[in-house]
Amino acid sequence: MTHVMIVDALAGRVPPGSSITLKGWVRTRRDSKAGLSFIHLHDGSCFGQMQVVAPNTLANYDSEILKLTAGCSIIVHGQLVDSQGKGQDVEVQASSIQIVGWVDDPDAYPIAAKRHSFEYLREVAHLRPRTNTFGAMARVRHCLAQAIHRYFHEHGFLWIHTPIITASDCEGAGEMFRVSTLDLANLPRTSDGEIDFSQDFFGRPALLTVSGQLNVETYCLALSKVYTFGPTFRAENSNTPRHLAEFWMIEPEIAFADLNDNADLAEDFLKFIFRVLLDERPDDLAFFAQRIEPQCIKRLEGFIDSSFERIEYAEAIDALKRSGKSFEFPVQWGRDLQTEHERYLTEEHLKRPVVVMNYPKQIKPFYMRVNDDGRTVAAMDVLAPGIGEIIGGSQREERLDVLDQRIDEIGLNQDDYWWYRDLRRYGTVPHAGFGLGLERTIQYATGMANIRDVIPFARTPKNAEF
RNA sequence: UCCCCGAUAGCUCAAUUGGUAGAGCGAGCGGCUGUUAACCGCUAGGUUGCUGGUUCGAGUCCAGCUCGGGGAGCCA
Repeated sequence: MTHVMIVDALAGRVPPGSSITLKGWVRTRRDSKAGLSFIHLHDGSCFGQMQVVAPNTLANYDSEILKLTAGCSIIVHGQLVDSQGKGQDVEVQASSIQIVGWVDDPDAYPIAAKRHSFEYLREVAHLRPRTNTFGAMARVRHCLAQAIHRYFHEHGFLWIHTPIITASDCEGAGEMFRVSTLDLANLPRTSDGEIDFSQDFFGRPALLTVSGQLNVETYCLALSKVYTFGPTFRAENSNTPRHLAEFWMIEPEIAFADLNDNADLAEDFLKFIFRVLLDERPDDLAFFAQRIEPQCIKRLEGFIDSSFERIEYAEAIDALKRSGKSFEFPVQWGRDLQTEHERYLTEEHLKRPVVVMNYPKQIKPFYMRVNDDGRTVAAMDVLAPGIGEIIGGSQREERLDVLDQRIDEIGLNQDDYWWYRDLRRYGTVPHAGFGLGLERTIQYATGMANIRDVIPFARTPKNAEF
């Protein structure tokens, strides 16, 4: 008897009549007076479950089988047969069932065989992977992560492992977490009363990265096509369904490329990973369509079949002004788009993902390339219905004199960016890249409303229990 | 961080104008059934988030706190 995963048994990759071993966790048990019990078994290999038929002739039927409850772990030996009942094609006629782990106090088992609210499940994050939703989420997340690596690998990109810890506190993407080994209760001080970071582990202030972009640009300007994919940290006190303090970000960077090349890449890339998801996880997507967001599969198919809507920032402003809508925040060239504006553009005006390009330079970071008009920079945001900003990117400023001017304008110190500036001194080339939030991508694909439910262990303000 | 809303049984919720708490699901026991969110009956299970206040009396009213949700800002 060989151990098979339920996915293989259900998919017909195991010949009917085979003697097999299954290992997994009980979801439900139903007893029949015909002298048998039905056990639905999950092992995480797919959305589906295997029905195990346990006859009362099993030695431990009365003593153990009848006491199985949701969550118990068991090993089943038996024969894979065509099901006599409705609801499944095959089932396993058990010849023996070994209980590996009981559930203490079934009355208080946190994952009962019933619906639970997501709010509640966040409080039992160590057990929620046993639910349909979080099993599906984990498989979708894995599938997308694999598809991302596959896309880049197949297109000649190198995965660059940019650092988690950075000494640069000027990455310009929000508040950062400090990394230190100093004794908080007894901080060393310099003569003028400041904290003496020369005594800290790195001999200088260190922080968790908010973006690998500046680092990955160095490899882009040597290896042409690169990307990062790793954890990213923001210490913002953000309490929303689309922000995490720790999230995973994908940041490709391409050399000899402009903003249009960048948008082309974003579009091709997203279509690829969603195609893979539709191909490889139809079971889980069907669940999300049935129980979470009815439109999610159609939305992905539509995404793949249609081209991105690309509009200029100035066009977006015009469209908002002509919308006739009364917005809480004013619509005016030179001001950033508010959430209500983005929602109108992507959910009402165009009703699909939209790329907004070429923003006023005063609302964007120093590293974005100044356009010929002198007023805008080559920035782009990809907005998705229901999620908002899913991608933020730009063509980078490759001209040292312009870059320096921007650093000065914004009030930053050129010396702090000495190695970044060096890239513009030695063989500079036009280049561009973007950042994609993995969790927001999963939200878009599944319809999951809260970002805390598309990552195994959410890190948010006042929450790091697990 | 700001603005709203919420916290009652293991879970999801109910409880009139303040009068000492109920249901469904889950769990246990029994019945029935190749069952499948099974069904029927019985049983157990609660210092109503915490602290204080008003009152003869607080789940209910008031204040503070903690936690959670939605919206906003920051962004991916």
